[in-house]
Amino acid sequence: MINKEEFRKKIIVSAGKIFSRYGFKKTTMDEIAKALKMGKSSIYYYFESKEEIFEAVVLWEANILRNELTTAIKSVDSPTDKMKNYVFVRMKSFEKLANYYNAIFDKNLDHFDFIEHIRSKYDREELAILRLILYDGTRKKVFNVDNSEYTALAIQTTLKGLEVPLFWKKKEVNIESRLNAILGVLFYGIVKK
Amino acid sequence: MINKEEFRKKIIVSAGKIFSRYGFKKTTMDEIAKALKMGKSSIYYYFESKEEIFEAVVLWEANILRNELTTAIKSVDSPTDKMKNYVFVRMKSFEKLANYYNAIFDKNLDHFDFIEHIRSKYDREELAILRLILYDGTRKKVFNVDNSEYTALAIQTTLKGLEVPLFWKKKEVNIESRLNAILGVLFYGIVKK
DNA sequence: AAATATTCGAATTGATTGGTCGACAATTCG
DNA sequence: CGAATTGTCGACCAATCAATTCGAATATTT
Repeated sequence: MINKEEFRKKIIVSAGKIFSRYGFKKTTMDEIAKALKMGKSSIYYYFESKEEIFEAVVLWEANILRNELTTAIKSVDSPTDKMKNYVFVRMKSFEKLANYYNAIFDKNLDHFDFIEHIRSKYDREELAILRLILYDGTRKKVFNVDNSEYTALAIQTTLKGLEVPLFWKKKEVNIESRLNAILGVLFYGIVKK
Repeated sequence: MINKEEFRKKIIVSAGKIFSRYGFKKTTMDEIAKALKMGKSSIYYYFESKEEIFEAVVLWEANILRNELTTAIKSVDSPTDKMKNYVFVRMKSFEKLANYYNAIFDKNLDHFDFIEHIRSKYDREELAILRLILYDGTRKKVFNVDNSEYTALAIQTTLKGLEVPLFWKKKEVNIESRLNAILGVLFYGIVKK
């Protein structure tokens, strides 16, 4: 058989799908168990509570996002491409995540603190990444801006602004077109020539 | 103010959205009421029970589908176009409906009889429509087949076969390409030249 | 102003659900 | 082997939830 940690992962992935579909409150332990074809009590051998599963799921999803972003940056060389890739993958992933978090918070704000914590941690990481790209870009003289924290923050704020329509749930929001627009703005001022 | 029947319709539309998202069981009267910005008890002035709302919603959705199909047929003249339009709109609508019914039946098979009833009624109607198009097509000598009930049934069976992947929930199923394939098969044998 | 239509807070009642417990099966290890 | 450990699960419990009722209050019509 597989070891305990592997099994926890299985539960996280399986439960994650249900949480993302129905939200925290509407997801029952019975459902999670049934999806895994095991007794409800057995789940409690791996996790202390429903909340613990939920938190593990959120951590897990956050990690997936982190990895996607890292590989997106590593896959190209020029600072311009790195920035483009980062913005694109980030927005694509958030589109998925937004749907997920919307379901989670639907009428249930208990986990706000926890999510806020994850989010602010992610924000700090993102700022660091942006600064790295900026540093690289200014050093190679392809960006028109300085590599100050202020610039990085400005970009981050723009990105966050793009998230808002995602949380309206309406699927009619066309991410691609908005993304192209913002990329244009971003690089119009940032990229030399 | 609006009259009682109008308000029932409002409830049907609003509740329909929630039912389609969460399914019958996971949808609460509280939610339905809150979405309508009214007290839960007030809903019971318009409907006897949650089930009655649900059934009204299903009837309502079925009617929308009926209308879409009727206009799709009326919008063109030639039997070939009618057939193409019918198949296309039907599959498009079922894509939406499948998602809806999947949510409804998720772990809840109580309404199976009711839905079966609606469905079999719809099937009979569809058969009649198909026969009409076939009759028109053979009369104008654009179809290669007879206008027997057997032919209509064969087409209907093919259409039903196309529904199956819709009920797998997986969004990866590419309806368009499958649709084109089936249309080709359908018309290869049916349409003259 | 009486009758009627509509709304809703509060109560009820049965079902659901997160979590526990102890029994038991499987596996590991000495 | 046999005993400790690991893992599974059915049955149960207390708390909460959720559908429905009721009666009183407010609006509207007659």
